[in-house]
Amino acid sequence: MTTMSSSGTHHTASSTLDPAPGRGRAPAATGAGASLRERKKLRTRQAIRESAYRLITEQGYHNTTVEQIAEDAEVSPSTVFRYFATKEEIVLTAEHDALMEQALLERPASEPPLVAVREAITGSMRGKYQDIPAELMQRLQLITQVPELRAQMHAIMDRNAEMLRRALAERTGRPEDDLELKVVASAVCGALTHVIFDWVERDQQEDLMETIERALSVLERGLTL
Amino acid sequence: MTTMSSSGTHHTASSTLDPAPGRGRAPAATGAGASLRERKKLRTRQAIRESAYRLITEQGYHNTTVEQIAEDAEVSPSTVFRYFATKEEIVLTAEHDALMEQALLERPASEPPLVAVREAITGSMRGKYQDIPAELMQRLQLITQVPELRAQMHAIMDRNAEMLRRALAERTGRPEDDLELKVVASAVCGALTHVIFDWVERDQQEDLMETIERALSVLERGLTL
Amino acid sequence: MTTMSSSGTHHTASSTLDPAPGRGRAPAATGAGASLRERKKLRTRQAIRESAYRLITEQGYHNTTVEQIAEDAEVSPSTVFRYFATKEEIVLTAEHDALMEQALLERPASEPPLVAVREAITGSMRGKYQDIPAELMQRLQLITQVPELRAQMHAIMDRNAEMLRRALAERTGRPEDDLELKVVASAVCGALTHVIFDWVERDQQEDLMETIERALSVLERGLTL
Amino acid sequence: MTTMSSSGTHHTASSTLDPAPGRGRAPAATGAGASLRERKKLRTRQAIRESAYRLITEQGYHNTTVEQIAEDAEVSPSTVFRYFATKEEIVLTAEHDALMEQALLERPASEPPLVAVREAITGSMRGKYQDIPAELMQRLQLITQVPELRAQMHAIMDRNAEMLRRALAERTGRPEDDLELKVVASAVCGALTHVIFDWVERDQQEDLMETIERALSVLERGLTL
DNA sequence: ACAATCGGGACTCCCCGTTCTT
DNA sequence: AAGAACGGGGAGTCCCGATTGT
Repeated sequence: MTTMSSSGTHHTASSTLDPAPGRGRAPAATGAGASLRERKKLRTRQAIRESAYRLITEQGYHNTTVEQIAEDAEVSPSTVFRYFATKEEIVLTAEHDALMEQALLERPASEPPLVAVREAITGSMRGKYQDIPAELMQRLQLITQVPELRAQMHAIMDRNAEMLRRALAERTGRPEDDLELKVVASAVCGALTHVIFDWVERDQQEDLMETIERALSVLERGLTL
Repeated sequence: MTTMSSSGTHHTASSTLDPAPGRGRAPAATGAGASLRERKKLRTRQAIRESAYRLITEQGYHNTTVEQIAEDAEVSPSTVFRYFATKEEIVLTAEHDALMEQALLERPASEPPLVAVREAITGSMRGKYQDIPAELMQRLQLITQVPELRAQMHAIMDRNAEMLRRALAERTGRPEDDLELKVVASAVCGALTHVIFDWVERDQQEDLMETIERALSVLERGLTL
Repeated sequence: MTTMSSSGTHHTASSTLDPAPGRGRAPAATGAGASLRERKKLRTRQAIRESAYRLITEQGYHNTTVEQIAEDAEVSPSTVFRYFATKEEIVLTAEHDALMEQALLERPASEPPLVAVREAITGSMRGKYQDIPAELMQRLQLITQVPELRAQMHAIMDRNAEMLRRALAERTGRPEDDLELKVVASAVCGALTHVIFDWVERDQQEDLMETIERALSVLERGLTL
Repeated sequence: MTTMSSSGTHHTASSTLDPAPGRGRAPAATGAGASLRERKKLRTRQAIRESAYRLITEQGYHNTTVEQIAEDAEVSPSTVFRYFATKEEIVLTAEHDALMEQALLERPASEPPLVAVREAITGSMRGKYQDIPAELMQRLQLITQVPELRAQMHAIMDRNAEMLRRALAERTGRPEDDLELKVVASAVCGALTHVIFDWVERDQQEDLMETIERALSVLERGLTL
């Protein structure tokens, strides 16, 4: 779920994979052929994030100042804030997102909602798992441990629920502000977020995918015990 | 759900419902007894909160500084931070909570979980509604509108889900860290929080209790659409 | 040199081993037969110091608050400040001092000053070395690393130079405010302090006593190179 | 010796004698050239210091708050801390230093160390004495009287001893970390600091230069009495 | 007497708006 | 015109002294 978040939505900085939809001349959607300037921006963005992660890992979140991050990334502090609205965002933003939305929309319309959600998650998760297990785990751990990040994470989940609701609305043809849709989306997101945080805190002793599937089946059964 | 939050757990300051446990002669739970010192603390705490609410209502959350609140409450800024860890906490803490936990535990054990939850909510809500409707609404609106508060609210919901889970564990006899329990508790909390926020944002056009009941019934049906 | 410092001279709290000289009814100089109350005070003082050392070792000086120390020692923060004027003093005070002054005064009057100093140091040092090498080292390291402590340490050295000057005045029969005495005392203290700090920072690769002796011999030679 | 201190080394703020080294077109060492930005910074720095001195002279060190200084200098309190790490630093930093280092390096290599030191001191002191006798005295008095400043002063002396040691290493060709060098440098600094402080406290009844020369001659004689 | 509490000031850091520089 | 530097201001932490209460 962490990776469900739509990408960094800061004013100035737009990410490649979330290419300012609706703007005039959109750069190639794949991010491959971005303009020279865009490429440079991306690199700066990455440099800042990498510096941040390294320093935070070494010193902890609160002991790491934005100034240190800026210095390490060889930019000015003000530049950091031009790329990320807050210190929290540096940790929380992820470019490789929005994949899940894609995955969900690609499920056949005949599937029941929860089944589609399950398949979308397992599909996109499995993709991630081989790429960046260690880095993702480190990030998840940071998020669960630092209250500010945890709180922000919930805000991101809100946006994810929104996305999920829209996707479901499209699948089912129900109106956008349908109460049922809201309940389904928010319950699923709420449960999954909790389960994942819990799994991280419990030191990842069980298999995550299995845990998620068990959680989804409880939801399908109607929350009976 | 908003009012589910267990009371402010700041180091020095103890809330009414958490009346300095373990000291010799415990002051009456209502706050009536209690040493002069304790009484004064309570009054200070209230004074700060009231000043905060008034100023924030007049000027908005971000335009109100802690210094102003302190001045208005006739204490020093540092005193404010001794009573509330953060500015956010001033708004979010509520002494009149934990009622819901009580209500839930009092439902007969034979009821299915979701029914018990519904009854507990409607019961304790109704109690609130006559007491402090205006103030509660103002507070809810503040929380939904100010991102920082909204994020914090989710942290409180986490604690509420915890509480709900424990209550359900007791009712059902399941182990404390049972996955099913976690899913149920977090899904219910997630959905209700969302629905309530949504209701506040939509200017309270429908009846809240009815909305909540519809939401719960969706959960009971297994999130089918 | 660290241990040269005369003991904690805080208003309220007087240490047993520095038994308020010149006061009316001095308790036994050994500290053995102090009044019941004095004994308790001593114990509190020790408890605070021990808590402080443990917490500081674990968390670092700046990450350890006086409140934490107080809680760990099971006293109130205000009590901490009744026993120690400042946080720094908790680390810097040592009851087992003033031994050196003793040692110096016991040297035969015929010895040249620097020789007497050397003998006094080696004598009292050697006594220490078997008792608490690890603890002393930890303390020295703390002092060299934390600027506040280092600065305070210099203040203590000032007082030591005073003491040395008085001792030399007595040995030589010179007037108390003789310039020569001041120069000798302050030069010796300055050099030894520096050499010891330097030794601690250089990870104690050489033998300390030998280093001190070499330093003293440079002083005797008249600072020629 | 007081004025030996190398200039303020706070992160953002660069002093006159340390004029943003490594930048493209270096501004003239006198501060005459320099970009508009640099000029302004210098002026701000000076304004803060002047306000500080005036207020402290009128009200005393402890009765003067940083806020007052900031207000008087027409900057924000946070700006004060951007220019000076601590309140102490406002008083202790001096741009007109490093002259002594210069003076020392200019002495002929054939002179014995202590002689060179004497000449360097007398030379640079005499330069000072005509310029700013009153201000320097006021500052010295402040430093001797306020314990915090006195403690900080010792830290500065440490750095001075460093400088002296390096200068001597260059003169004599000895290795940088030679014990003898350390002893000479720290003994000289320790003695001179003490003598100067003592002179200030004794109300400057004798001639300072003569006192310093007597002190140096004691050092040369090998601290014999 | 002794502890809880408050006041206040030093200090840090985040974040944002403006100004200067390139 | 983009980006860095700079300043302002507010949140928050901690130390310590003075007052108040038990």
